[in-house]
Amino acid sequence: MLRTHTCGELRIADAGKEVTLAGWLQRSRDLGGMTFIDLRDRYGLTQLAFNMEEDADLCKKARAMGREYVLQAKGRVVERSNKNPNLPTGDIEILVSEITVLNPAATPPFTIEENTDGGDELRMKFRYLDIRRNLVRRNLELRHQMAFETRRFLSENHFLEIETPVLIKSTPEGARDFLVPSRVHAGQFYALPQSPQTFKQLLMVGGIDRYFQIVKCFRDEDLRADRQPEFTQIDCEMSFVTRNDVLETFEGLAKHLFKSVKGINNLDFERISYHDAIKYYGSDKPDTRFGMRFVDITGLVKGSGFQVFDEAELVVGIKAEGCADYTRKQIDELTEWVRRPQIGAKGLVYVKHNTDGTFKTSVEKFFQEGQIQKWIEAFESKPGDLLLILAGEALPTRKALGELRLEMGRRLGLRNPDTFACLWVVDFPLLEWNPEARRYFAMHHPFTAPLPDDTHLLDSDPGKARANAYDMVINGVEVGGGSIRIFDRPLQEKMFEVLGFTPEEARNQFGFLLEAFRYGAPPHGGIAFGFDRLCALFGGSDSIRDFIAFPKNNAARDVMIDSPSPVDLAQLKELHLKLE
RNA sequence: GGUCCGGUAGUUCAGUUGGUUAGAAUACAUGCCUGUCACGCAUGGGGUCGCGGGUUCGAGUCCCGUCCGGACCGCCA
Repeated sequence: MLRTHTCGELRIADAGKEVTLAGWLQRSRDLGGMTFIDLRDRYGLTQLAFNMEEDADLCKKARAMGREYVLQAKGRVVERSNKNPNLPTGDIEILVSEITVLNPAATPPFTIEENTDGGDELRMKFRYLDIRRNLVRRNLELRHQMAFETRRFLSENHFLEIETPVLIKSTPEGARDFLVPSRVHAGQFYALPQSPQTFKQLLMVGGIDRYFQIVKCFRDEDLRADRQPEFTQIDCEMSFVTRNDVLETFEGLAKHLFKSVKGINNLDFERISYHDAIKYYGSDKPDTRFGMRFVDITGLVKGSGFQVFDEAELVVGIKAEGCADYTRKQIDELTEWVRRPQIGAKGLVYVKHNTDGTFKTSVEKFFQEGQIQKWIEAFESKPGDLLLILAGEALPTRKALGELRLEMGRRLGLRNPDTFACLWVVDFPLLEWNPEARRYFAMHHPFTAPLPDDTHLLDSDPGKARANAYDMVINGVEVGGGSIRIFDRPLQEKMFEVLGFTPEEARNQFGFLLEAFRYGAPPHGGIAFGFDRLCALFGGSDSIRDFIAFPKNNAARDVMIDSPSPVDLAQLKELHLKLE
């Protein structure tokens, strides 16, 4: 071994030991008569000391070394005369007797510090240097621990981790596929999996009972801070279970992770229907770290002559506690905020419930004080509160108010990354009508079973059917989703029919699954967690990029290895491809 | 496909109404300094102001186009 200890482990009790350390030169301080070097590895920093009086040649040698040189130092552990309480190893230093440059280093383009001077682009281009920083390394350590504890929990609960193929078959539903041309079969393509969905269902038919896999998935769609074209799922499936069994099992996984990784106990998982989530929060993934639930005042505002309210399908608002002192300028700014195209509200009505009990509202021309008093009661508003009200078509208005609610929560500091509010959203609609394609699309995927009570609706009114599906939502982040699956062939065929597949198309795309269902498929259901998002959530970050060792940028490029990139014509020819 | 923000020293940024030789911090180099730990002090080098075109006596600054980066909408079962 090139080292006897790491740079993070030596303490005062080790004083007197002869040790050999290896690592990177974090920083050196030349004081003339003395030189100090901070040596860094994964585990910490240890100070190396050199003294001109004791060994001038060695001291001069140490002085010549630059940042990020890879060094090996031999010497004796000694107690420091000036201790550094900010460093775990701050009580000791190494009185160096021999220093070796294992590899010199060019000056890095940004500093390898907690608060680096490097911008995102540079950090990505030199990601291997970025990974040397504590911040990124800690995130990768967290990710490892999350994966480890996930495997431990699921293994202890008799789940088997089984790998499924990466070169599979393109399917028309869902996200755009990444395609891989076949060399052997001209004009044919594999697709990379968007998820191992059908394979895990086939494992259930194979009697595997409980399966999981921490697995890369691929979707060729545009990126976001929390979306990468290749991402990792904790993919799970169970046989002989009802929805409640699945929810309890994976609530258990989430609780295990919170306990083992974050030391957090006693989290409750509320269950809320999709209908209520939209009704009270304007979102199918509500952030329930704070209240500010919607109050519907449609019934209180009609017939006053205020055209916006009179014509609106829905008039709904939120109460921002203690915000009655918002200035005209602040209200105007909020109004502009909700009118941005991304939010799309036409305007914003406010009621200031002043601390002296009086009201100030933007619609006072149209409403008597007694009427406003009724709104105040509906909102259970107290003096000092501010009511923010939107009106219009029901769903877009709720969604816009949902965005405003999140923004107000953020402004009021109610979205603390160290607190966690967990819930299940259940009873999603099974289908969504797409006006352009003039057909239904599966809201979740075409293998999701309808709720038993709603199965008959597939014949009479498919759009009304609710799915036996569920999402786990934590702090407004959809961390996982799944469903009880269809496991009998007639129902699956009916589902494909409702989705507009001809029997032939269904056979071509999913014949293998329909065939498998003939041979005794067990009732089953499962869930998949977005592992990158879960890690980011645990790490208190909105962006998943720093929880992935080598992420892609906004434009789906890897700027470090410069991919994607062109290939030789010979390669294309082998794959029977021609570029336009 | 669309909206918004940004691109100036190795790096992070400032640069006023279009006007003299484009600045700061940090990094880097050199020298001094025996207890530093963001060491300190002094000196120095370092610029295709993303790229192309236009307006102007004059453009880092204004206009058009384009490339690159970031956030978002659409999209993501």
